[in-house]
Amino acid sequence: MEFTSLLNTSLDLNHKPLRFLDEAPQSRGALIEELNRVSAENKKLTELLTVMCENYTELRNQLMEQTSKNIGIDNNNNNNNNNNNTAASRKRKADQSSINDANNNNNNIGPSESSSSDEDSSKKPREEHIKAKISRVYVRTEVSDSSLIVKDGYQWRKYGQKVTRDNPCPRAYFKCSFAPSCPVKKKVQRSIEDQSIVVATYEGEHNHPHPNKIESTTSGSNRNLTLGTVPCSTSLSSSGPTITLDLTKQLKPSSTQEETRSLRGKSDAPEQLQQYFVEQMASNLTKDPNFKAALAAAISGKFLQQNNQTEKW
DNA sequence: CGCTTTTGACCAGCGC
DNA sequence: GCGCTGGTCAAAAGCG
Repeated sequence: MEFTSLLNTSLDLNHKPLRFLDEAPQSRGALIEELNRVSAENKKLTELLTVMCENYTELRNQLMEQTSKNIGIDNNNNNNNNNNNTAASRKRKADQSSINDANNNNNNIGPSESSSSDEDSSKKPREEHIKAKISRVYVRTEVSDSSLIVKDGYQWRKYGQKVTRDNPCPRAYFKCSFAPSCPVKKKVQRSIEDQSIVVATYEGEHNHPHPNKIESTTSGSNRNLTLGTVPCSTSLSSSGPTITLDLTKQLKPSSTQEETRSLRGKSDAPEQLQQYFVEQMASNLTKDPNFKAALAAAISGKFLQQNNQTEKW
């Protein structure tokens, strides 16, 4: 299950727009009434935000707790390999659960990009645990583009394609061909909900540096990695927040190459990536005129409320 | 010629 | 045990 379906963080700030900002006030009474309504709405939103923050803190604490627990279990399992055999014999089930766990873990990290779970470490040897590292990336492409190619900088060799039961769009299977021993696999499939979104599922970790990093070191250029505006779009839908990385734009010449390089560099560090996504979300929200207007309205409502209270005194 | 992509066949896990 | 399904293999075709 996706994080987005579990916790809806979308704030419908435009649900009831402030009419008094657009129209001339009918009367002082109507204006005060409107003011009271907006104030109540604002109070509601504040409460919602508080609850959200509490939920976030709680989830984070749970994650920390689980992580520290599983480190202990991991150590135990290294001394007791008998239990691992049963897990290995149920390969697919374990894989499936690792995917689910990754998604659950995603709940605490952020939308659209899930990472590995420590949940399975209690059942699997270390090697398999590393192998099962799963991340998911959503890439916006043209609907007409049926190539199923996610340009992430790595070299991939396609080794299969399959039409799955739950999605009429074919799923493509890729192996990392940059290093012969690299265990990383990639599944790419168009989203059934939004055909313009391509979902790339990465399994495992690259045992070699990113091709672009090698490129930059061999060329001797020590570029300044800045947090510029990357081709990334965020959306707050009814099902929750979504971040879409438009990695296809990285091929365009000009400054975006440097920006995508900074993104690629971060892909190796989940925490940095998370921080980066948060920054991008904030950046995109501030750029959204609708969000700005709604925020301004909410804030002005708060100020007006305070003014109203001081007037009464 | 060598590498990549395509695609049908095959295999293994799972539910019934 | 059987059928369904997802994942992988490998021969053939395509391409530079």
